[in-house]
Amino acid sequence: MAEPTDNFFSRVYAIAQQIPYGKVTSYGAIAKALGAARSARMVGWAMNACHDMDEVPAHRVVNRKGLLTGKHHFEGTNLMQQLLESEGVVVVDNQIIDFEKHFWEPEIQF
DNA sequence: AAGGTGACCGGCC
DNA sequence: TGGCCGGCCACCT
Repeated sequence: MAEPTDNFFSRVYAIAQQIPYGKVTSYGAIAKALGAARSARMVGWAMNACHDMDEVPAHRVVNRKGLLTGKHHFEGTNLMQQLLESEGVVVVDNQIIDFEKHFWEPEIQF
């Protein structure tokens, strides 16, 4: 499952890899960039498999509220927060401060 | 082949 | 902001 499948996953990874340093985005934004704003859950599902992929900054992907929902899927309990803070993103109680400020909208690409 | 699952989103209170 | 509910769609068993 660690092979570059040409399904939805690769698309999500492609967007995730485009997230600039110190920036974050939401699942819905990625889904929207893929032309499927209603499939936000699929983005999360793809991230679930991102463990098999490399260069996929899933820690820069949070839900619309700026909450680190996927934190539990990372190693340890605060790895995701550590990575974000390391990039200059302030995270408190699994929540990003000034989420809108660090928010980055992926380019629309089909 | 059919059903269950999920790191979500949007609307409403 | 927070909680509840319905919808949505690809992946897995």
